[in-house]
Amino acid sequence: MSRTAIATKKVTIRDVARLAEVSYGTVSRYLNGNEHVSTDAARRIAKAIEESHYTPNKAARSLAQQRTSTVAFIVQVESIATLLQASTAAAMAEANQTLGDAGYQMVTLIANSEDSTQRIAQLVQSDFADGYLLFSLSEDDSLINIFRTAHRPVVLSEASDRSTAVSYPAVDFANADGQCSITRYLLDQGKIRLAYVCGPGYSPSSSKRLHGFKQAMGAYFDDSHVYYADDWEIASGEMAAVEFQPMLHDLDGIVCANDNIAIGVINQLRRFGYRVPEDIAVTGFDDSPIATMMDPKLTTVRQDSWLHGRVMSQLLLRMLHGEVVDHQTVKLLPTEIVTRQSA
Amino acid sequence: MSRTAIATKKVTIRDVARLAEVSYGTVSRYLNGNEHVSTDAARRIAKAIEESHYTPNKAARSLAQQRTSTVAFIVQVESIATLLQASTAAAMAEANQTLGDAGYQMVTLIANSEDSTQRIAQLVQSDFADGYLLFSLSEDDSLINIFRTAHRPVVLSEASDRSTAVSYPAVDFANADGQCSITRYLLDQGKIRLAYVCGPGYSPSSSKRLHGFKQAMGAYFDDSHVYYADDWEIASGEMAAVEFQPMLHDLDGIVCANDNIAIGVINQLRRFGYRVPEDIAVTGFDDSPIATMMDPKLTTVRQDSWLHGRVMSQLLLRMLHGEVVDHQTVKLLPTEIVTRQSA
DNA sequence: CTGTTAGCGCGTTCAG
DNA sequence: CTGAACGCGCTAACAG
Repeated sequence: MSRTAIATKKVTIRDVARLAEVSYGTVSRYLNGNEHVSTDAARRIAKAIEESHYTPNKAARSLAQQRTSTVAFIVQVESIATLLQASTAAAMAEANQTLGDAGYQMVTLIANSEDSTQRIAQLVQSDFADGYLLFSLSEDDSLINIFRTAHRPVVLSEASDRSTAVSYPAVDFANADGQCSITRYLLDQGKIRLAYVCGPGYSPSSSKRLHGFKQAMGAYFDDSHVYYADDWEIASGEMAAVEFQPMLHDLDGIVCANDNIAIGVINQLRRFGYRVPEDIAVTGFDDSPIATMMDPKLTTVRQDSWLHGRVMSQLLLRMLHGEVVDHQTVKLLPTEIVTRQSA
Repeated sequence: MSRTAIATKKVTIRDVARLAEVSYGTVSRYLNGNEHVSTDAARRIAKAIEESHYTPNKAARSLAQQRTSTVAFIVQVESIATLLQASTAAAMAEANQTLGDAGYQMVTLIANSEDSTQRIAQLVQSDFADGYLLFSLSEDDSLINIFRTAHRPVVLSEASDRSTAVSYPAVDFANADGQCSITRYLLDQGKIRLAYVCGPGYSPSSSKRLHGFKQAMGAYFDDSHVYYADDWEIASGEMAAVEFQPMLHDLDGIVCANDNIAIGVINQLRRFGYRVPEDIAVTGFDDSPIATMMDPKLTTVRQDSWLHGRVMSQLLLRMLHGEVVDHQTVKLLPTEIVTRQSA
């Protein structure tokens, strides 16, 4: 006559029904918030659930209901370094929060190889999640195509400039605007002899930021003053500064594609004996944590990664609620110049 | 008479069977590597699968088979800042790789609130995954308890010093050893007047590292030379240095619980006019990316987070393969002193 | 308002 | 070696 039955085996909806002395159809209705359940039955069911420690089985439910109450956050990384970026983690955390508040469980998948892409494709095709956030920092298209057959909403983290066959709504930062603004900030100070360090070719943001720089420079733009880096790392910034060495003495500033690169540039500039910002001003992009850890602190373009994750989730939620959203939709998030010491 | 049927609706195992002209039981056997399928049937089935773009449905399969071929990587964070740590991301990436190679899809869940813990508990109780990696940097027990009823293997990222009711195999770093070694490194240089900045109380690593310091100091240990920080951040290091100010002039070194704190200490020390390491040596712990970005570069204790993720996964895989592992098992990963400039 | 029943897609006997 | 039938746990449509 033990009061609290020890959960020896899986307790199913049928056990609850038996305990509450109703049919299990009724229990199902109760569980799904159906109106047609007498308050009396409801009370007994609630009690039975409590006593039996019942938890509905996800797999069975999603099989019958064709929805899973989870959304997948798929991060596609060119190199694992991307995964380590604070911006990725921030967007991930905020998306998790936003979706969680709406009753969805977020699961994160990492696509960093042919194999993992394959596995993920399989999951997607069996409707593993109700919706997808594709957080990608690469131009690789292989992942985006796996959603064609799954008729589930998808939101991208980046506006692709190329017109691919398939496309989904996207939330991105105003990369070009940001780089354009900070360049103008330099120009307005009379620093007009500028060089640019561009990010890796595989990244759309790279070209957008370069575009912003070009726009601000107008006719003064000179491609020989652009260094094209292979990645987003500090070492690339150092290499850029080395490359620029011959022309350094008549340069007012160097605009960089991101903070890491800017740090590398500054490090190398100092080794060459230049002072920052007195001799040469340097700007970054991202406002990553290290921007304030450096000396001088970085003047940079701030983008709110938390906001990125939140807006992507909100858009996806609206789509999950049935709202139809044009696949060409692109939401551009504002950027902001943060003036510190390096420029 | 179209060759390649357009995947209009969900294609099930039945469709494949029809195409291959066998019963769907046979297809199921083929799919699960059962011997008893004639090579002729196998060939026809393979062809049918190819043509129909068939993908087995995860939910249905896991419902019938009671396994999901996925493992969950649950990261429990006291504050979101933890999630931003490079070490977490590294372990995550490597676990994803290791599990992926073994045919398991890793999904990451973030537990950062009462709600999210609740949702995750529900998933776990419906056998959402075949196994669990609990990556936790907090002492909160609420999560660890949700695995009691789920009879699935679990591996922890940290050895708890407290003897809780439930426990699982764990993989952790030799925190005490590491801190002990680097302290001895200072002592051996004749720097014997040392202070210590301890990490936050909620973290087990905190106390273990402090323990290592105590061990190295032996009788010379003096609790008044210990500052107890509230978190792992730079600001805490700065506060510690302020706290230590009165005794700074007769201190040879400050051993810190992690790199961030060490950086804060160094920053503040400089403001006070002390040179590092000439006047006071400072050591960190983690060998995080910023350790080499600072000037002076940090002398610190290196721990291989990739290895952490890999070993945790390997242990879990063995358990998934049926090997029984004592719940008290603790695998300690080696740490290593990295000598740079700050000490 | 409630019990009954037919699937959801697939694994697994169990005969044949 | 293969086909048929049942069950996994739950939802939803349909009678009552």
